[in-house]
This record gives sequence, C-alpha cells and structure tokens, in this order.
Amino acid sequence: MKGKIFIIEDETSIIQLVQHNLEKEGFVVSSSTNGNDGLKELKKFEPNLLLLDWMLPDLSGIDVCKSLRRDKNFKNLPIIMLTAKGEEEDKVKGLESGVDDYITKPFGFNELMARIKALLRRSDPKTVSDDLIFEDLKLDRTEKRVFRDNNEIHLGPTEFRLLEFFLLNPKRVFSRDQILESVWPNNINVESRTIDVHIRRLRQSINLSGKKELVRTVRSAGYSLS
Amino acid sequence: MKGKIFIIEDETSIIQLVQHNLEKEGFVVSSSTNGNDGLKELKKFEPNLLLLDWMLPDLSGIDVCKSLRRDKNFKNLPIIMLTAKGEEEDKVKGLESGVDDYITKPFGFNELMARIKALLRRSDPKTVSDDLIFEDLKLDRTEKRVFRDNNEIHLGPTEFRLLEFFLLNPKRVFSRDQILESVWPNNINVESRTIDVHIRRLRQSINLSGKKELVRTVRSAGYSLS
DNA sequence: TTAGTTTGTAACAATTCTGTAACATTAAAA
DNA sequence: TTTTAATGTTACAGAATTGTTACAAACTAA
Repeated sequence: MKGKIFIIEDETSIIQLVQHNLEKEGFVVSSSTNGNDGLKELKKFEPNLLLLDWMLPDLSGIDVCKSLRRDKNFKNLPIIMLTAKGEEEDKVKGLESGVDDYITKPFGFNELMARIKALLRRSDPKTVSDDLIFEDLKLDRTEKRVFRDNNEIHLGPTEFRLLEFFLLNPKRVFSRDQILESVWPNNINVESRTIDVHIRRLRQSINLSGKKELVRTVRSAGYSLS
Repeated sequence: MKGKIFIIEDETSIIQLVQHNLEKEGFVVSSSTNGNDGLKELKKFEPNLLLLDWMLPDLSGIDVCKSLRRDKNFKNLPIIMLTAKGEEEDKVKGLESGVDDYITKPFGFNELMARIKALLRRSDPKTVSDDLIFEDLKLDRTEKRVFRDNNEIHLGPTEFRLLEFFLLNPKRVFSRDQILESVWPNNINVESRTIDVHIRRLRQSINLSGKKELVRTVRSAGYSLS
C-alpha cells in the first residue's frame, strides 16, 4: 500500500491513532487541526485521499469539501468524512457537497482501513494494488501474472523475478553484480554471462512486434528498463 | 540526490538521527543548536534547504525565519519547520512569517524525506536529481544517458566517463595526466595521445550543427569544458 | 515414472569499443 | 618566413562486450 493521506480533525488523539496506523500500512500521512490551515497545507501535500472531520473549530467539513470541489486540482480528490453520531441525519448535505464516503465515530481502525481501500481502489487503483506498472507492461505480484498491452505473458520464475526487480526501479541501470545479488537466491553462484541469457529470454517474452524494446543494454554498465 | 541542508534544532538526538539519514541520501548536512549561531553559520554554509525547529533556547524559529526573509540572499531559501504538538495552532503565524512547510514531531523519516523532496522539486529541481548540466548539455548519471538540447546522444563508455569528468568541474582546465588518472581505470597504461582521440570522438558526438564547440583546447595545458 | 519446463553454461556470431600509428593541420617560436 | 611542437583527423586491427543458439542437467507436475 502506498500513497499520501491528509487528515483534518481537531482531536489530536484521533489524529495520532489514525496517523500511526496508516503509516504502519505504508501511507505517508500529514494532518491539520482546523479547516483553514488544513486547506492550505493539503494543497501543498497533494494527498491521494482526505479524511475530513465534520465538526471543526473554524470551517465545517462541508465547507472544506465544497471549497475543494471548486478547485480543479481537487475536484476528484477522494474524501471520507468522519461524523459523530448526531450528525448522521445530515448525510445528504454531505453527499451533495461532494463527499465520497462516511464513517461514524467512534469507528474501528479496520473499518476505516476497509473504506479507505475501497475508495482508493475505485478512484486511484495504483495506490492499493501492488501491481508494478511500466508503460504498457503490468506485473501483478499477488497473482504472479504479467501483461503486455493487456495480453498475458508467461514467464519462467527467474524471468519473473528479473522483471519484478527492474520494475521496482525503472530506468535505473543495474550492473550484472547488482542483478545477481538481488534476483538470484543468496549464496548461489552463477556466471555473470548467465544474466545475459535470461535478459535475452525476458526480452523475447515481453516483446510485442511493433512495440519498442523495453530492456536497454548499457554497454560496460549493465541493463535497465527504459 | 545532492545539495546542502542546514538544521537548527536544540535536541542533539534529533539532529544526529536526521543528519545521518540525510547523509545516506546524499545530502551534505550541517547544523546548529540555537538560533543566533545558526543564522551565522547558515549564511556561511549556503544551504539549499533549512530544517528549523520552532522552539529554540534563544530566538524562536519564527524569528529566525523572519530574519532570513529580510535578507535578500535567503528570501527564497526553502524552510521546513519542525513543530511539537502544542505549537500546532500557531501554524498560521509560521505561514505568515514565510515558512514553506511544516512537519509535526514526532515524525517518521520517510515523511520528512518526502517533504524535503517535494519542496526541493518545486524550488530547486536540480538538487533532487543527480543530473550534471552544462548549458544545453545534460548527463543523467542514474540512467546513463546524455542529451544535447534535449536530443539523446549515444556515447561509448570512455567518452561517457570523460564527459562526466568534465561536467563535474566545468570550465576548469585539466592536463592529459590528470584526465588519464581520473577517467581511465587505475593501473592501465595508455599513450597520452589516446586522449586526443577520445576528445575528438566526444566532440564529434556532442556537436550539434550550428551550436558552439563545448570542449576547449588549451594549447600545451590540456582541455576543458567551456 | 514420463513428459514437459526451466536453468546454467559453453560455443560461436555480431557488434561495439579502444588504442595506436600515420599523416594533416594549426599555432607558437625562432 | 621557416622551423618546430602540439593538436586534429582518419583508418584499422584486435580487444572487449553483448547477442544468440543449442544442449544437457535439474526440476516439476501429472
């Protein structure tokens, strides 16, 4: 899980709890305790999702939301509103102002997490899946599948790990030694030329006629995904 | 990643932690534990970014910031303020005094790094890449690519190292011996005239018709990038 | 087991790079 | 000007690097 989440919430205890848990899940988190500052900082932070309290000391969550929806850069920012029980009846107001989802305090972290994932999956899939994507090449780490231009490609285990490795650091050039260390199981010894052969096999597999070459040779330095 | 970062923060444990991590990322770091010394040393150090604690033994972070903004050399220095929890309400004050971003203690290093990168990318893009640039010539060390006027150029390994060497010290004149020592692998012996040939190859490659010559010959002294 | 895959290596081919020598040109010195 | 030293230019052979293929051994799934 990756991506940035901003929180606008006046109770610092809630912020701490949520922030800590989200960071454990791999998100980068920033927060503010009132509406006006929150708006300013959020725009700098450029989050993938906003957790927004309904009741704030200055603006209401609704105001914050409306203001964001007027800004073309944040028209589509996923927003989850945190509401105390008594505010539930006003959900309609919130929906009209452009909120994407609600959660009622007190809430469990699991529920919050589930809603965040669900929302991100809809609006910004790359932040929830651990698919690795480079141009029209996609590697699904959970299902161990690879696609080029939506056509599934079969790779042997070694080619799969090799491609995975390149996709984790696209464009960067790796020496054969670095590749050996990262892609081959530890304390196994293979000739450095073996890599060339696997590169060739990988190239052959992910090559679609008419499409450009994705694996670049950098003479006397190594290979990279370009 | 390169560039210089200055830290003004009274807790030496935080300085140590942050400094160590930033240096691992490739930054040059210097620091001070109070406002007055900090201001003096900072001006000598000429950092690309300042991490500034809000609470200091003498001046407050706000004072430091205001003072810097009055100095024309530091009017645009990117500043990230480190605030403890209780100070959060005063964020507006900070924004007004000219701080660019905030981070609330305790913070994770990843978040700090993300904010530093984001801020530098906006204000001083060349510090986040390790590209070497001279006029319209760009050498990307990570991808091992060279561009003249945005057109990619292919260089052989030796020409690449040669250009990299010149770009690290533009305008300086190097003797053939110096070039040999720095660009050729150790304990290899080549005629000094060999350099002339590689210079010729480099010139030919990076030469765009109509553009001026970038490699200057200094008779009886050597070559330089001009 | 068997049939099919995958893996590492060797051998050879193709390509690119490198250093040097030889000759041409230029700039400084006499 | 002539002479001399330094640098520019070119061509080329052999070195070094990478691409390609085939094959036997190891491994896997049925």
